[in-house]
Amino acid sequence: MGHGTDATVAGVLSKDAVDAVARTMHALSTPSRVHLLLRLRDEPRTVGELVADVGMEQSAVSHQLRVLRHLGLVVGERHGRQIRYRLHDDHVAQLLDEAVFHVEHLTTGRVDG
Amino acid sequence: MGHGTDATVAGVLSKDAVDAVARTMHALSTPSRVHLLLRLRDEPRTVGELVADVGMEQSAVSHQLRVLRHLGLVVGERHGRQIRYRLHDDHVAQLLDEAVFHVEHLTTGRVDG
DNA sequence: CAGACGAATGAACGCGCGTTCATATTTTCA
DNA sequence: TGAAAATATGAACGCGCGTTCATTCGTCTG
Repeated sequence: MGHGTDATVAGVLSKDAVDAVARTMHALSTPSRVHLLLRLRDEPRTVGELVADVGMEQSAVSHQLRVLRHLGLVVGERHGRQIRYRLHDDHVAQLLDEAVFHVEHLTTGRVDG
Repeated sequence: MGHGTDATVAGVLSKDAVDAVARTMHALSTPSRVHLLLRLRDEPRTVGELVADVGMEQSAVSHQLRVLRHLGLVVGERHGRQIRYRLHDDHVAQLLDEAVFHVEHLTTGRVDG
């Protein structure tokens, strides 16, 4: 069937699909990006507001926002000299919610005895 | 309320909680670990079987399994000279399912024009 | 006990990536 | 038009981390 496209084979994803999962989850793998995303889930914010909220430099915030933009997780809209960012859609909000939920309920840190 | 413990303040998680999310999502941020986890979601497998399944060296598999173990995502049980690994619990399976689901439904790769 | 097998561990290497510093781009206002 | 504000971009640095190579540990068998 499909040629080149990803597919599910016996419950195991294709290499492309696995890569896609890793690439997207990578966005949630650093505190700075998680922090930014959670702020944006609350409500759309300008870069300046984000800089004020999280303790990062303006440049760092812009760089990370670009990463999130390229992953299709956030979008920015220009208003005058400011740019207001928001989550791309509800899927991203759900993904965030579920990540937080699972982490809070995970039997975490259980290292072998 | 809580002192020192993480809490949800006006929809924004504490720094500890943000770090926890990032740390756990980090497990899903590389193809090798996603691949291993998806195999284990299918059914428990020994290290040797995992090595045969994914295209990694035995050492690399062990190293990544240790990472996943320390994060509480998988557990290993010794049977003779082999060790059979499985997902820690249903939460991990759900987390995996949702990650795959969202990535498949995400408006991906949409870079700015 | 010696040897083989399965898995874990440690050291070291290479690179990806998040940050910082400096500068450019865009927009507004006087 | 020139300056200032808001954001983006680029280069470079430092380090975390995934891999590999070599070795060790635990287990079974003869």
